[in-house]
Amino acid sequence: MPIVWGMADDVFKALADPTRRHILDELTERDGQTLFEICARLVTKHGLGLSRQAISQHLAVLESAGLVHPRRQGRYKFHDLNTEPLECIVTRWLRPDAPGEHP
Amino acid sequence: MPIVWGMADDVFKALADPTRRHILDELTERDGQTLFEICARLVTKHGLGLSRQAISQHLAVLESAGLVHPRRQGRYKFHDLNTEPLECIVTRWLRPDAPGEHP
DNA sequence: TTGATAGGCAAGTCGTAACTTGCCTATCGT
DNA sequence: ACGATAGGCAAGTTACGACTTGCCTATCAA
Repeated sequence: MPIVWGMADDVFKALADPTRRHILDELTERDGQTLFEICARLVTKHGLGLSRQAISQHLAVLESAGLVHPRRQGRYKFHDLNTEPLECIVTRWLRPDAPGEHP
Repeated sequence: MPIVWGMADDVFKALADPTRRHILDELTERDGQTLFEICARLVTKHGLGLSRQAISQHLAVLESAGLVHPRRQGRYKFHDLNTEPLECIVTRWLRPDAPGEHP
C-alpha cells in the first residue's frame, strides 16, 4: 500500500547540491549545451570557479537521476534538460484539501 | 536579474534525506504529531530503527527549512506540515513552453 | 514532592559526497 | 600525420551530514 518512491531518491539527491541546481538553471535557459559551455557559463554568470571534472561529475549525477539526457554527436556531448522526474515528486506532499495554487 | 533561490537551499537540503521525506509522509497522513509519535510510526510503518535524537535533529532541519511548523503545548511539541516552501520550487525548471507534454 | 514522560544540548564517531590532480581516449581541422 | 579540442577514468584529499551517547531541563500525574 505504501507507494514506492525509489526513483525519487536519486532525484532529490541530485537536487540537493547548489551547483547542480545552477546547471539545471543553465539548461533551462539554453538547452543542449556541452560540458565546456556549461563550465564557461557557470563561471561567468554565477561566479562558480569549478574544475571541468567537477562539472562532469555533477552532470553524471544529473544523468543518473534522469534530469539530464545526454546526446552524443561526434566529439561533442550535448545535454538536454528533462523535467519529467520533477513532475512525479511535486505532488507527493501536496494535500488534496489544500488547493493553494495561485498563479 | 537572476532570481535569488537562497531560501530554496534549505528546502532542497531538507528533502535530500530519505528519513526526512518519510517524516513528511507521516505528517501528510496525520498532521500535528509529536516527536515520540513520529518515532513510533517510523519504526512500525517504515521499519526505520532510529534513535529519538536522530528524529529530533531531522525535525530541526525540516523546521529551519520551513517545511514543518512546531507548536508547543505544555510538555508536548506538535509538528505541523507546511507545504508552502514546496510550491515555490516546483516551477523553477518547468519551462513555459512545455505545459506537460507527453511523448 | 517524587517519579515518569516529553524533549533539548553538546560532544564524538563514521560514512559519503564534493572536489582535485594526473593521465588517458576519441574526434576534428589542417 | 600531427596537434588541438572535447571528454572520460581513477586514484586521493577533505569537508560535511547522519547518527549515537550521555547528561540535562521542563511538564504532568500520583
